[in-house]
Amino acid sequence: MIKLYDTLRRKKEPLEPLMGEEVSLYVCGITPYSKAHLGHALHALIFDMLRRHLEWSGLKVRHIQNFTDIDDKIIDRANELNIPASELATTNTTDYLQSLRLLNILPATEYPRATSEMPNIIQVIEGLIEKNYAYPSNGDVYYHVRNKQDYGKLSGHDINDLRSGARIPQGETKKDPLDFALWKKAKPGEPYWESPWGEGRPGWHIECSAMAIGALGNRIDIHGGGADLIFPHHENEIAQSEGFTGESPFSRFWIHNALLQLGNDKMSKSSGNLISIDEVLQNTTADGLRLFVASSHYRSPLNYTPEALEAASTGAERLRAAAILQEVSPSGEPLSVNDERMKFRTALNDDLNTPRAIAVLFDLARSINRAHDNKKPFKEAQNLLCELANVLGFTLADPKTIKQELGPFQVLLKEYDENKGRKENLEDILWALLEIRKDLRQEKKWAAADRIRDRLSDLGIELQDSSSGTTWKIQ
RNA sequence: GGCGCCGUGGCCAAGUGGUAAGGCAGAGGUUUGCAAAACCUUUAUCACCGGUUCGAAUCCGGUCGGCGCCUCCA
Repeated sequence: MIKLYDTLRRKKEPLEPLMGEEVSLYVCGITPYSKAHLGHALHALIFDMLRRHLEWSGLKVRHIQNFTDIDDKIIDRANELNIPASELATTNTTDYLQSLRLLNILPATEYPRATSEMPNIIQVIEGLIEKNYAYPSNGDVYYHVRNKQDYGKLSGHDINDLRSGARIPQGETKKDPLDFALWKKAKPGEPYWESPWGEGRPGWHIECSAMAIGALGNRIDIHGGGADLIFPHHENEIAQSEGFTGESPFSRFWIHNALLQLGNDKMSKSSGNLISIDEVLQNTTADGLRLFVASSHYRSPLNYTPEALEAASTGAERLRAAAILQEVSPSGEPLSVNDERMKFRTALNDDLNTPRAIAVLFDLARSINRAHDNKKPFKEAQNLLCELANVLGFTLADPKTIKQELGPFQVLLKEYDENKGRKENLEDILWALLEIRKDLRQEKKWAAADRIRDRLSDLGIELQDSSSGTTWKIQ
């Protein structure tokens, strides 16, 4: 039985999907006003692992991830860059989706965008006005927080404790400082959509209610996002959605991942404390980054340091090595793997405890290596390692096929191809070199053999000799 | 001021009542022409104080220290 921690109920509860074998999962995506950073990757990786585990458990997951592609930040940034807001949003959305691919993250079932959902958004706002949860005011529409008596239940705020110090920006006419905008009247020069209240655009929060209800219905199983969204975003989303549908709870589970820390500060747009996904992938692989993320529980803040990432990269390589080991004339009792699958499942069932699940992976790797040393059959264990690693989304792929643009050798390869127009792959030449080196070693001409290894090492290619031959990898 | 989280070996990180998973790093050893990899061995009483209990890292109270949210943010 899968248990997940629900932010609203403040405890782990069993997941019992509303629709039998089908789970609806709505994950708050990004506001694409800047390039995707490592915090986005962390978030996406965590929900990818959750989704993969749900699917491995036999559930069919309907996974919706939205893009809030119109909002103040986008407009401001687009103005700075002197490009249309839509162009900025599209560029960053594309960039983000590309990053997800590089990280081996499964695509969502749908990626709705706020700008494509205006009729739904307007319909929800109209419904809220009808039910007296919202009121129009000078071309804006506000949600009247004090009309929703359980407002604050998600974030644990009492409405009277909330700092009503929140100033009312000029031009806004709210009944109460805590009220938030559902619809914002367009200022001159801003992008706008037609609405019953005039030209304007949706406020932040309403798009998620509209998209979640539109794609998944009035009630959903799991709603996810970063912990920074608990208040006000998800609090407001609950107020809107439950106010509109009259049904509760809007989501059975509210899952929030802790935020990535950089040094002693959280990684955030406001502090400019950012590392881009591209930057990180210069120094590790998709698996390395994934292991880094999975090595800590998703509700614990993860502190980014280059050393920690390096450690995870080394660990990922260890898993890969065990996964691709070849049996060499094995005999005797095969390595038995009775408990591992269950241990792994138990760990993930317990609120997605990836650190414990990963420990199972490393235990398997050690057993496989040991069996290899003892010349015992280990194929079955290896298949299990691959299966379980895949549940967490590890590719176990060879870095040399991944780092095509990075290794000096691959650069050489590219230049060679371009300059000579030859089709031969330099990799073939490497294998020829290795063949010669093999002969040298057989003739015990160690100096020459080592020279080849050293020279290749200078080029960023590490050779590893073993009883079954020589392998190489790009460092 | 309000809401909430955290403090486990050199670093990272599980474990929420029965005497501490796993990873990285280090040390010693085995194997290997050497190197690398791998394997074996090895490093903790869980911030501090007090309490509850037969028994606590794990529950309660307090102290110190760090952090998040309350304002845009995954």
